[in-house]
Amino acid sequence: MTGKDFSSVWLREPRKATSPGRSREEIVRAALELLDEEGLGGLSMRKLGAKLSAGATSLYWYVANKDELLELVYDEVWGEMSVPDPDVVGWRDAISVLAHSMRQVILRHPWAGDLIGRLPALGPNAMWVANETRRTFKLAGFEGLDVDFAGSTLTGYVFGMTIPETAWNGAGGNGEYDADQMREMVRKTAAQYPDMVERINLDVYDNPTAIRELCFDFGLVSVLDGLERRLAT
Amino acid sequence: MTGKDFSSVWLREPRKATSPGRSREEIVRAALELLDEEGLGGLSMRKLGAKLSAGATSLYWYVANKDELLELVYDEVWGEMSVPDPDVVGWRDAISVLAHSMRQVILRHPWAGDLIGRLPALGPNAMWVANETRRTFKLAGFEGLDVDFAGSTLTGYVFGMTIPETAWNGAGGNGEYDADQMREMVRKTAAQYPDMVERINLDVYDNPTAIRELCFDFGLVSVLDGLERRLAT
DNA sequence: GACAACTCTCGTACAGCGTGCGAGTGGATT
DNA sequence: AATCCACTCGCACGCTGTACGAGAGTTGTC
Repeated sequence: MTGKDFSSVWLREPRKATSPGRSREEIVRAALELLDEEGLGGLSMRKLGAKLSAGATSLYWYVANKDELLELVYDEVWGEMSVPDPDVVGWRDAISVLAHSMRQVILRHPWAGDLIGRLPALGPNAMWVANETRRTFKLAGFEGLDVDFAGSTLTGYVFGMTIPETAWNGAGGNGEYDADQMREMVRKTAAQYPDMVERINLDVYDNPTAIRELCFDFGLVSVLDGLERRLAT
Repeated sequence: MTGKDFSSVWLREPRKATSPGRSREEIVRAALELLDEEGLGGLSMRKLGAKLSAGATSLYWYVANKDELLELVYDEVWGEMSVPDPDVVGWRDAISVLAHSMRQVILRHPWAGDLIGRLPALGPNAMWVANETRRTFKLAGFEGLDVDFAGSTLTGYVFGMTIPETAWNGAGGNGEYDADQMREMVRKTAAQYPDMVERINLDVYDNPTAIRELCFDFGLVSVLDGLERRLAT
């Protein structure tokens, strides 16, 4: 078992930010803007350089390569999640708020969903969230490995529920199809599946945003109930 | 509300496969092999052409563009999932087997995880799975929108749990880091988070594959329990 | 047999990508 | 004044998806 080389920004020391205009933070901030505007495919070192009035290759002084940059912006979005103090609001509310917050963050930065399957979340912000989640589930009464299992179950649910949501909003993440077009499309492909046809006739496609919210809540309550049941035994 | 243009292979008629050697099926099959060997980044039209002893641009006769090709291979993996008949094994076992099967399929084709957040699952195989899932949850006793909510909850959980698993296996999806390297890495980044340090000292990193399996089961049971509870009320 | 139409292949070309390299610039130190 | 260092960036390489149009091979029609 030889393993395989691995590298991550978090294992390296950052360049000291000496110059005023350009710095790792500036670059990450600009990259985040570009990603929000144009999606993952819209981020290129050249464009990013242009946005900072710099040559494309100048950025490589602060960042080893594009993957490192992605690790940095990825952790940045973890910093946007709100992690309530379970000592104040209780574990179930804390987790519920965290879950909704995670969902909102991903919907706001759809490109971040693509990174979840590519980068391990090792940055300080991700660590902070993980740490608080652990603390919360311990406070709930979980012990040993179950603490981590409960945490994985929750974040798994949230990610798995939310990432496909972004797929329906187009690759750029900004854009909604109207109900008729959608219904038409699904009708065409689902014609020979009886239960799917039934589904179309529900008004799922008329107000997708609201329905998705309902769906998310339904699942979240189920997951929390399921976890709570593990505590009882 | 103007909507936005959308296109999908499934809305178009395929080229009739007249020639013997080259066809849409052949191309999809070769693409699938290439993806399994080299990951999402390893699939290029030129390589794929070479694999089929064809010019890169010849493929465009059968497939409008690379995105369409990805839609096709994506649906192909949905076809690998086993959907037991709930009338035979009961709804809970059917769903449980399906969940494990989904996980295995994604672990086998890590690149498919990346597509989940990018393409809506509209192909015939995905439709078939969705249809059977619907049927199963209806048989369980869910009604109306809850049928779809339950289905989304399940697939959400499975995807969200499994996709990050592939992130730890390297971008190509083939490769394991050894326990020491991993522990070292996390120790370095997690040093100042007390609960995370505690986590490291559990033997999470010694047999990750087994632990992940345990974790998946833990969460799955929780989700199913939670869903079952919704039926009771 | 001749001509047309249609199916299919592919070479070339273009714009874009990440990034290695090495030359160049400006300020601080000796 | 000379040296060093932090930093910038133009150029070039090999890669990408794919538009375009020329050609080959088969088939259909007169």
